[in-house]
Amino acid sequence: MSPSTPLSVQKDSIGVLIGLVRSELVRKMEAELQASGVELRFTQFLILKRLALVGPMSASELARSVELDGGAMTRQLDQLEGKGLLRRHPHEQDRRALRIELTPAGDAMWRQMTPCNDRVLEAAQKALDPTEREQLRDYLERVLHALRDKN
Amino acid sequence: MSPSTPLSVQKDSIGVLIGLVRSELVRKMEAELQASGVELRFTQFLILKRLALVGPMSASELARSVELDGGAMTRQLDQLEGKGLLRRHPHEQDRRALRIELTPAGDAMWRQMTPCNDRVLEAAQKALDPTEREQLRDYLERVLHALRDKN
DNA sequence: GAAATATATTTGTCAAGGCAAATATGTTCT
DNA sequence: AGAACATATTTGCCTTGACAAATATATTTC
Repeated sequence: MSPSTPLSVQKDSIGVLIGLVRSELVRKMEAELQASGVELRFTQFLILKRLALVGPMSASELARSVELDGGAMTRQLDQLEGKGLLRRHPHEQDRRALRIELTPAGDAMWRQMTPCNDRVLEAAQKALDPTEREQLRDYLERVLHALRDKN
Repeated sequence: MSPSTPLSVQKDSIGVLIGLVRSELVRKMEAELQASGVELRFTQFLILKRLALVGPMSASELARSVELDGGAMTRQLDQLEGKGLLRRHPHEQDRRALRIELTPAGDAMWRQMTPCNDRVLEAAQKALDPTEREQLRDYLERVLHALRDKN
């Protein structure tokens, strides 16, 4: 009965597309982590990754760098500290702040996770050649800057 | 003391980049909606958009098309039906299912929102020329397919 | 230097979404 | 047809994250 030309042929906007890509990335990353025996959610993975790559920083710097609310960060830190993956030290210059630091166990965990991360990123980009990967990154950066430019 | 070449010069992975772009898009879209006097969250906007563009469909089709859990969809439909923007009709062929349909008010709401949507997408892409926009979409679609391809 | 203001962390509260169980129908297999 | 299985919707439960208030400390202003 229905004609073979549904209205739904209309393409997704890049807004929708980006949402879909992101949720697939998160899903795949969490699956990889679980398959590697790592009991971490995506957000926790991001936090450890940040600490591993950038080094110790305060909780609010960390929160900003992974776009997480400060309150939510406190609770994530509770969990990760509970697992022994990081520690809260007093900040040297600022007595309000903390210095969040990976423990050796946290560092080991990061080394265990990094292949997962690489596999997912590689899988995502497997249909793109190096030039195209470069361009995709460039376009995304330009979109991000355009969105952050007020007005 | 610290050298002016911090480790953090390292670029974000495209994974991180996509997450950032998405959250900016959502933020901006919700701001636009609110500025236009539309009391809807991003998810609700997506649901109405889908119904407006594709036409009536069952709750589970709708859930799949916006990547939302079935249970969450039920509750969103409760809210949107409560606001008079859509209605649940019995499905013609399948007595388990519903046929979700925009009301005239829902359709009017969509027409009120569509300029917001256009403004945000335009703002996001304002630094890209038409060819680049085309390419960005193409790359994202290829990434999405690559991620969905099992293995 | 005291007051006003800004920032860091924590905690409470709430809304949203994922998952699992319950129920009602469909579909497939034999 | 009957059994086994798959799908649609709803509901309960739990986790996560946003927002706001509270507290402590820094920074700026006068």
